[in-house]
Amino acid sequence: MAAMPTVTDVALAAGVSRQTVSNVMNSPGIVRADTRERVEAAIAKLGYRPHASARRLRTRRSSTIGIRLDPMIDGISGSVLDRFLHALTEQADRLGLRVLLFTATSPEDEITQLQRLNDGADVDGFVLTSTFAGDPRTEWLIENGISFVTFGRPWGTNDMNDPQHLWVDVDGWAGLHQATRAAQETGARRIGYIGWPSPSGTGEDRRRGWRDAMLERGDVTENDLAALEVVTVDGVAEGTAAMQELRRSAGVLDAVLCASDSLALGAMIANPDRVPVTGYDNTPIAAAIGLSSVDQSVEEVAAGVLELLTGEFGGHVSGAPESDEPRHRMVTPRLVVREFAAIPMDESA
Amino acid sequence: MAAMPTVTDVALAAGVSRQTVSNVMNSPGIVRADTRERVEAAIAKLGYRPHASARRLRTRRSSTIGIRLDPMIDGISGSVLDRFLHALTEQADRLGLRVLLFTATSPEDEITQLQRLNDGADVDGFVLTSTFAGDPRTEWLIENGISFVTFGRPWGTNDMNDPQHLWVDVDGWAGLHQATRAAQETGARRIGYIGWPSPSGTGEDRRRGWRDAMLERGDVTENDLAALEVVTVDGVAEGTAAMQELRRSAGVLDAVLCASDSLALGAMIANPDRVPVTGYDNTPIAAAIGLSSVDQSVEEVAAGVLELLTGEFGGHVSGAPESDEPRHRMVTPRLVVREFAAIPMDESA
DNA sequence: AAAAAAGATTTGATCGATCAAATAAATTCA
DNA sequence: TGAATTTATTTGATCGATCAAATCTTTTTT
Repeated sequence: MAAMPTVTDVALAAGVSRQTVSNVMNSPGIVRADTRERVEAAIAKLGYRPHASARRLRTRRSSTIGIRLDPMIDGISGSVLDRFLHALTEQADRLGLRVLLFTATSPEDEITQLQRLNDGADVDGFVLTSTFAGDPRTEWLIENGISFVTFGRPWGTNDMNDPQHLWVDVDGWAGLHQATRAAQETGARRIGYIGWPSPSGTGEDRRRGWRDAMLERGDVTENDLAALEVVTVDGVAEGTAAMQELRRSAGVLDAVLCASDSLALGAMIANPDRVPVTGYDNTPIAAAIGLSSVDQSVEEVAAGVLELLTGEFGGHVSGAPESDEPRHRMVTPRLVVREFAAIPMDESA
Repeated sequence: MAAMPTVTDVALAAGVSRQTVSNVMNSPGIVRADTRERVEAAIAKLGYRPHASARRLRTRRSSTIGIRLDPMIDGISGSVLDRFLHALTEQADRLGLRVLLFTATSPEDEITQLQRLNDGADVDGFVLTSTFAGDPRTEWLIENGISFVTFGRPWGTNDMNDPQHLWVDVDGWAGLHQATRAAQETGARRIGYIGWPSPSGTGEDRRRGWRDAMLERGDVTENDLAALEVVTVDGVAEGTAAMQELRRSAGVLDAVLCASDSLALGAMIANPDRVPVTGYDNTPIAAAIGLSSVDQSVEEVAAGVLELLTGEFGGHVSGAPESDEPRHRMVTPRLVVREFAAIPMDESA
């Protein structure tokens, strides 16, 4: 409550000028050692903290990144974004960055919010989640020259290497490839897959991981694969229905892989033969139910996002864009294998 | 990208002074109508947005509230806090407030963060979640005269009415009382309860809701109640174990109420007789599984929190604390009844 | 040892907005 | 109508920090 001391107070106490105090905080290297110590002592004694807004006004940098808090459709898979948000906040903090939230009701509304935060100099850049093909947000941000990184690769017409679009993503192909391999190693041959309908880039990516691993091993033909696959939108009830359909179409099943934990949980419900089910996202539900699942390392994703983002606005704005360093990061997920199902369920439907 | 216009630019364009532009934005009432329109036109034409940091520096107000992002222990019940965070961000936005996140590893660490954000004038106040008895954070905040509101009542020695501690909470007693009543109305008489161990204020509150409703109706005696109750820490596996114990100790059961959806999910797993189970928090899991659950209206909580918080720092700081208006809000939860269990499970353990 | 170069510190201006007090304009009153 | 009010608008100072350039020190070079 006592009025916070300012640089001037510190300067007075240390017998130096304002600027020297500022230098001690921002470029300690150029201050002589003994002077620096004296200033640091004064800072500690007075309990000085730089006034964030004053600094931002002068430096024209907010040291804040904006991120939209998604409405959390599902609540199961949604938890990945929560974990990501947590990891991001934590790591941003270590870099002296703050995380500012906002919400929006539609992509158009979101653009309005992006503009508001950017124009008000509230943020230096944005982190976008849940990207989709033809995403108007990224387009707008690029047009306006605003820094951003997406969690999720650009799914449009091969703009994966657009140098203006920085992104971090998890290699869903590798995740399902690995999960399929792991199942094969336990002796499974007929491995089913419950995935998402085609327009979803993420879904297609995961699906190919399964397909490729299946074909590589050569136990099944292209034709067999069709019967081993069911496509449905995400959800627990949908997973149950898909599992029932899969059991009809596939006959014998040695294992089932799902594009999400929601689907996997649903599949478990219609699983009287106790076929091993593997989910995706390693949500708390998977842990609680004892489901194997593919874990997206949100920490790695967060680290990548921050690296790219700070490189963008922290880096020297002018000059060559150091074109040799990669403009994206692909994180390899990790299969978490769990003892199968402490939860036998049998079905009536 | 083009340099943002400032008040001066707008003033020039509208043929007025800086201050008039400022007045149009902050106290439009004192500006003559025709002048105001002229200024507004200029603002629109230039696309002017006030520079947030400059304003904050001058007004000594950040219009930002800080909230700690919890590590999400469980992921199931954790989603309540996520929903709350979402509601808070959305409603704060409407009031022109921003939500800034931070993380902390312990209450002590959290105090450090609180201080950092407060001293740097990053925030005007805080929202605390997950309060507990003897919480050092609230104590520290009060000592330092920093505005805050907690989601969760103070659980310590009856400081519920401490005028310095503003809080909003959900009436767990009412929630379980209502859930018990609802079960009784379907004809259930022997209604079990799986709750949390005693030091938890929240747990005790919910438990009493069940007990009181049971005793009020008079179907059971105090003694019967002991056999109808199991206490355990939160978790899915714990819920399963508790349900097994409950079935042993209680014999016939007409319904089971749980202190959380995690416990309820666990209980469902050891529920061959398909006894109706009711959870608490109305998480997506409850919806997915078809579990009745007590819903904490996070929107109402968020509204209450913001009302109290803005009343605190938006209100005229000096003067009498308008002692007649209540310093807290108690939100009544709502029972969401679901068709019981599309999910029959049987158990082997 | 004097001149040149490098290093450390200080001074004045500035970022963009609002506050407080001063001035100008419109209104009311005698 | 002219003075007294009330209402609108403007001017100068300020919030707390950093930038850019100027001054003062120290070190290096010849």
